[in-house]
Amino acid sequence: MADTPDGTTPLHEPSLDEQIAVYQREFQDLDPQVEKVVSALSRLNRRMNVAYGRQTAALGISNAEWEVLKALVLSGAPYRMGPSELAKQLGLTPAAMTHRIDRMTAEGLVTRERDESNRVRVIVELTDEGRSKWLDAMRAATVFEEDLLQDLSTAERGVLGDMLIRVLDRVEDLQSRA
Amino acid sequence: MADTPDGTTPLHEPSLDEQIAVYQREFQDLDPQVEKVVSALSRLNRRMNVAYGRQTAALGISNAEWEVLKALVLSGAPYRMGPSELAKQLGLTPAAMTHRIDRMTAEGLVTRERDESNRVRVIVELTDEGRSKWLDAMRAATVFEEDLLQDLSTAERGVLGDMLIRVLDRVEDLQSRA
DNA sequence: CCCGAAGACTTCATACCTAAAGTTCGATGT
DNA sequence: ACATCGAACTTTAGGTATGAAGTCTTCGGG
Repeated sequence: MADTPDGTTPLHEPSLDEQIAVYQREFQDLDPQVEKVVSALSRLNRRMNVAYGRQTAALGISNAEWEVLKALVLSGAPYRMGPSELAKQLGLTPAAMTHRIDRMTAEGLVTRERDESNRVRVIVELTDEGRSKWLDAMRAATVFEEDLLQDLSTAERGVLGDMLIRVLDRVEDLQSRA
Repeated sequence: MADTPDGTTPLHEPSLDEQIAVYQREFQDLDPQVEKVVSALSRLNRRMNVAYGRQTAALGISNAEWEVLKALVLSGAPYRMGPSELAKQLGLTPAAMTHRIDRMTAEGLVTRERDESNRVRVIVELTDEGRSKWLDAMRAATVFEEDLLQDLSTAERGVLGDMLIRVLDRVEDLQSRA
């Protein structure tokens, strides 16, 4: 039998407040307010990935493949990119991209061909079926995402988005220095 | 040579606003406000994982091992748990836990022994070295986390934390129904 | 008392990723 | 022209995850 990561089992964790209380006991210099934000972010992301995983699985693709479809659509028509650029955007090695493209080509989601004007380059292009899968996934995702934020007012959603972007800018800044 | 995921390469992505503009063009029914929140969350988490990965690598452990250390510390003294419970908290299969514990035992971070009062059970216990690694990782993490939120005032941090917890509660609720 | 079922882990086969070495094509300098 | 360097991808080796089957222990009903 399958065990946990099919998303069936409820991910039993201590409550967030409880977790922070224990950390404070075990580690003196802890700002509980910071920890609350960071832990909530981390848990939230895990839950969201589980949710997306269920949705993409229902469409017969994996989250990994969905990431590729998203990147290709984001590049705009005619939905073509090189493996290296895809790898860079997804944070993978080129080797991993090679294998992912193998699989997605076999499934008919993308095509791979050599660039005739520069035969070192390879061009990955979204197929109609790939684009259609992207649309299906997008429809499911937006329904879930709207549901996710249901308890926040429009004003609150705006505030949340703005704060998250400030934090995101901060971490991008930190990492470009390093 | 190593390529991307050592965290060296800058993860070239389109700007968030640009990304949302393209999605709106390609997919009519998109609430840009919701998408902004969700996309920021997703990017933020990837960046944070890269940052944690660098810190744990500098300590000679992996993020995966750090997760185990955290769960054990959270269980409180004497820092013992069974493999299944660890697997449930971390969202892994028991099979994966078995192998992780193998490695961590070999590295001296935990010990594994059979429970003598119920010989089906196994007890994983944090070693002094494991606890010390946890402390080191915690010190590095809190510095980074404080830095991450530096552009937010104390009041803003509180608001952000509260909103994230409301969203987290929502997604936990959604998943417990499913 | 013993048998069968359930529970807790482990083992096995397979999938996908990273790191590093290999291949092929294009650009550069003389 | 030609050799060399560098870029873009692929291949190979090895690690860690999943899913399913296997092992060992405990528990409850004939």
